[in-house]
Amino acid sequence: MQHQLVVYNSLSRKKELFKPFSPPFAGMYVCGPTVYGDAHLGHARPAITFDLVLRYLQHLGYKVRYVRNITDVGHLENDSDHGEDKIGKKARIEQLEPMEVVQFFTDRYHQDMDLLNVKRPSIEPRASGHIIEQIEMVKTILENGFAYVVNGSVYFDVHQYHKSRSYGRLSGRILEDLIAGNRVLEAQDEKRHAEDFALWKKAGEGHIMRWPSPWGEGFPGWHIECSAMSSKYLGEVFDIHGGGMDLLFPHHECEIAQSNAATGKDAVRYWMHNNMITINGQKMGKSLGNFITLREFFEGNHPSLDQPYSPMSIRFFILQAHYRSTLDFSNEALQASDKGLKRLLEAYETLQNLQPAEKSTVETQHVEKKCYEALNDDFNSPLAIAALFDAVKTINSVKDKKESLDKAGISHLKATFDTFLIDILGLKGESASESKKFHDLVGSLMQMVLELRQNARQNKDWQTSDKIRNELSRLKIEVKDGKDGATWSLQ
RNA sequence: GGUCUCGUGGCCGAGUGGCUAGGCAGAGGUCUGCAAAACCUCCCACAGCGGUUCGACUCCGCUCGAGACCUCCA
Repeated sequence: MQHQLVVYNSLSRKKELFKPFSPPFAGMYVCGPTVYGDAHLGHARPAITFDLVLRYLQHLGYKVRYVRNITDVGHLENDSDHGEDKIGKKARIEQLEPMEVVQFFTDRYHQDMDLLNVKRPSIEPRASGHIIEQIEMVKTILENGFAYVVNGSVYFDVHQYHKSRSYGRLSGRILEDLIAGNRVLEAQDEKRHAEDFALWKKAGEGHIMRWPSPWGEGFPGWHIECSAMSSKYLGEVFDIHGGGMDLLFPHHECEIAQSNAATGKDAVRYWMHNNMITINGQKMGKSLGNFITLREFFEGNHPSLDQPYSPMSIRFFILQAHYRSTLDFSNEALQASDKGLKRLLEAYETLQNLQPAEKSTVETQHVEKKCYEALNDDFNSPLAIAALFDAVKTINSVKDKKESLDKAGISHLKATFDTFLIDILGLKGESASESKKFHDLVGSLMQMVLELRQNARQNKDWQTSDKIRNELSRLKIEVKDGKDGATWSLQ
């Protein structure tokens, strides 16, 4: 298929033509959640962003292997070398096995992502299931002379690495500046330099999650899991590595260093980073305590929320902004998305029942063209959505008999909506998940009710017709009288 | 303090050296028993100050303001 997909590469800070390492295959690795709590709105951003990337690459004909990890060990809080393990802490507080915590929140994460219509990755590896691979990689880095062992821990030697390679290319950080900006080494610190980071940590007395290693009992550092698992499943060199912008430094910078130290090559060809979601102009995050979980959004169960928001509204809200822009949350903005999406989906329904005319009075080819142009330009979903809204106007005009479309025009528009709205943007209607049988039954019943109401209206029995409409309205069913009879929809 | 990003109409958000983003909200109109929806029209924005240019919201500089990263965070 003819296309010129351009991707913004965080490493070069430029848009680059997307050329996979070995087409038609494409490998993508995205940093998944650390499962010690429910996913919040911020977690939905990378999930949906890279879901769009996955869906579009698949649409273009690539065979994508999509790896998204579950971090369940090694992610420490407060300070990368001295804090308590996040999972371990949760387990201690709740008096659970760490893996119970992991399973519980992994399941809930999957539920949330399913509701958002985010496709499951091809492989979802857990860090704790790849201890051997991580140890092997640490050994290789040690053998290559880019790490050192102290007291049963292994640290990456950033200075040694920087002599032959370049550290800081992704984040644009200069090692010398880093040194100047860093806090002073604590007296008992084992590291040679503050910039060094842990590849393997010796487990202290109270540490629950621990594995044997050549350096004694311990656990892997946070950064090594992604390097080890991505190379295991995608090879030493793969196409796309994604994640949130906040992971750019140090996490991804360290990944680059680790892979280079182990194999001598850059593992990743295109680094992609989604921007943050803000609330009152500030980043939504765990540390600031200003996050709202996805479940709270779905249920409207949070003091900052005026109402519940459906998963599709959240998805649409996120797709209405470009993934590299910050996106500011507010009830007003979310309500706007909610209504906009409704309008889009209603037009999609209308399109299914449009009657073809002999000749078209409007041209619809440009919608598809604009959608392709938008997505080819670094996945510009808001522009693609704008193009679909252009088509909404056309569809409604045809419905109102102000314009007309012939058979070919309608089927082309249908195909465009099916491709972009449903398949690529993944904005299926809420009702799509309900059983078809139930749906059909309600449809027949409604047809009957509306017929009775139509009779009443013909007899100018407004009392009866309004009663039917009001009763239905109470059942959250909205009736609209159009030129060709009434239609209904669930509110 | 260092590195970087951004500042678009009531709100959210695209984009571009000269031509309409789009959505939501608001105003008027068409339609309609009423209502809702839909459609049409309007609200013609680009932080400020300089500079480059025939022409800048778009390029450059400065000022002001906001944010991210530099410590766990998607």
